[in-house]
Amino acid sequence: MDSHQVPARPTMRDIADQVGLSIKSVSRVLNGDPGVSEARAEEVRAVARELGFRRNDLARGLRLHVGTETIGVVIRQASTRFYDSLIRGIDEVADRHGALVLTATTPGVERERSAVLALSSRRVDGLIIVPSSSDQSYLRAEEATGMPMVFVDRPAKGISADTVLADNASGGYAATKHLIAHGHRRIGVIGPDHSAFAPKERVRGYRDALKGTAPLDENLMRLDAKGQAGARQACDQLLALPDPPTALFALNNVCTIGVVRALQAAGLSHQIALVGFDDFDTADLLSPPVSVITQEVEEMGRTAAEMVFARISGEPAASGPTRTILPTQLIIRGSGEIEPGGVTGRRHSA
Amino acid sequence: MDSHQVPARPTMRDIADQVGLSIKSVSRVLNGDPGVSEARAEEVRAVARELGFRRNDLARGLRLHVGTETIGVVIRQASTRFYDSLIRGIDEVADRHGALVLTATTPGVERERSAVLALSSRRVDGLIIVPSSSDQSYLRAEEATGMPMVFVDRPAKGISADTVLADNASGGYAATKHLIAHGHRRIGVIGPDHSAFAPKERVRGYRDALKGTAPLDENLMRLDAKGQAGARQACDQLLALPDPPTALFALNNVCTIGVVRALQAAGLSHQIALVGFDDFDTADLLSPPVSVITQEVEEMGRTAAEMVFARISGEPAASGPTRTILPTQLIIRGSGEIEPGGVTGRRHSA
DNA sequence: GTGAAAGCGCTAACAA
DNA sequence: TTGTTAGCGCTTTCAC
Repeated sequence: MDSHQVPARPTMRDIADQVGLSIKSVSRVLNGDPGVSEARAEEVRAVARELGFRRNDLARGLRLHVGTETIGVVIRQASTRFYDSLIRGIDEVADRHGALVLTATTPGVERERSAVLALSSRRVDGLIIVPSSSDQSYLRAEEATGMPMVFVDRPAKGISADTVLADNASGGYAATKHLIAHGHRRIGVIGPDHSAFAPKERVRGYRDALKGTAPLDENLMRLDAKGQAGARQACDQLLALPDPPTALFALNNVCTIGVVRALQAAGLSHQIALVGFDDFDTADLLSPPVSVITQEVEEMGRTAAEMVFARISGEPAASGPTRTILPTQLIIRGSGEIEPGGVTGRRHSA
Repeated sequence: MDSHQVPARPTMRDIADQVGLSIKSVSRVLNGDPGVSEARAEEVRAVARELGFRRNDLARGLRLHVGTETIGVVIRQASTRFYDSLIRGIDEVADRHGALVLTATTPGVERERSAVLALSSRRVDGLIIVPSSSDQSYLRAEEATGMPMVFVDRPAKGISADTVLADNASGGYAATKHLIAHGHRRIGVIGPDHSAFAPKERVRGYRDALKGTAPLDENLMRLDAKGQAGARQACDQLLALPDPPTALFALNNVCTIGVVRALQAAGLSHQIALVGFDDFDTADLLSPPVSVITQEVEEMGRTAAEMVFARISGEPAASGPTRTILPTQLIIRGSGEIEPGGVTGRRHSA
């Protein structure tokens, strides 16, 4: 933005001049401090109203050495419901602390850094970051000066800070074991292209679950799906394999929806089992209803916010960074209970 | 938040002291201004790095009389996808202008005011507001001082400002006419409880469409659904009527999903026609796929942002507030084409 | 090349 | 009850 002149906003000076009082008295009135006669006080308030005065909290904070009573949240734009719930959790806690939550969403990996630094330069009191870039060493200055920071969904690289994670590996393990328990041996995995932490962990769980039960077939792993459309395409390709999977594990809800779309188009919704990671609004309304691994996203938000405020209010900086891992849960709805051959529930010859 | 001491962050003063230089020279170096010997400049940079210095943009802005290069967005927490798309549109434009977008979400109607004023006190350069409260006269000061403000989805009350709206009435009209064209005469409406502008407009379209074609039956109108669960319940009640509707119009996507849930539970998904206002991710995956009225939400975001920046860069303040209305569109998918009696496509005796 | 002084809008501390 | 002084962190103007 071309640095422009900010539109003239009235200051206490303006009010003082107009009322014929010192700026300090105006300050007193406008802050509800005592020591100004009611007559003049009323006059000040009237003029303030008339002029459209709004106290400049930035200048105030500068003088008072108080924080901005604001915490910044940086997340990547994504079509995942994840962020709604996360923000809801953060807001709830911030509200209790009387702080404002300002969220910056970044279009892609590249802008994470600039958004975070902009927030830091604007002196937010704390930061909650869902990292999308692979390196956060640009935050070393903030680390050094003790800026309260919490990372969510994936740990920071290059600095150490508080972290809140879902138990992704366990979730991946549970999803896979569940499919195995229903008789599957060839389980496809479809995940997003950017090699993020969470999907990787989920895949780790998948691999662990397979060990000793079923062979790991790299051909069944498609970790390069670009968005919903990419997931759909990846699914199509898996289904076209000479020896296709009998079950699928989708690594996030965007992928899950893409997979559902592919299965429906192929008329295989009731033939191929599916478990998705992360719940979504209409999962129970689809046919079959989609079994998912849920993570406690709102709780992740609450936890992260609590940590930030603990640090802000002087949690011994000495106490090292913490890592909180929240559990995941399997929700059985139908799609994950299809057995090889398309049978649901109990087995009988297809 | 209890106004606490902000953690000590190094200032230019600190660097100057340590290097043995004046604060002004430090400022020069850190801003890339010329006139400092390279040797000392390098020293300054080294110390800055070591100390974890980050320029205080608030103080800088105070001195420079420049804006904060930030625009504030205030929206209400809601499970509607609406906001994702809106922010995406705003971000896109803001990015082009090199501005940061900071979003404050408010839990409910009550906090709109405080969030907006906090942003204003923090000197954002402009505001985009999706109003949830019914009165914005608290923004008169901002109006008076020419703070660039744009309202989205619903006009401001109590002040006049730029506005971006969807053509809700036309959408409601189109949805209803579509159902009428498919033979329906008893069309139920299910909408959210808070008497917001957009749902009301949609109902207006509904009423208009009915005129001269079908009688308006107040018993078929349920404009009091609290969330998804409320919509589901309202739907159940409509279906239990002695003379139930043969078609339904859901006023937003939260309601739509609630209605789908009710219809599925009642086993009537393929008997009762349904058109929803506002699209959602899995609308085409449900059975039957849900016909909807779409609004160009991302475009609304882009438009609002363009307006804000136009005002910021001095669009003649004299030029009165504008109002932009974006079209809606009917997407035919199946649920809206069911005819009375449960027939799809063409008619034949039930 | 470098620095001293003044001031952005605001407020504590201390007069008057 | 009211005003003056000083200064938050920064940058401009104008000296040296």
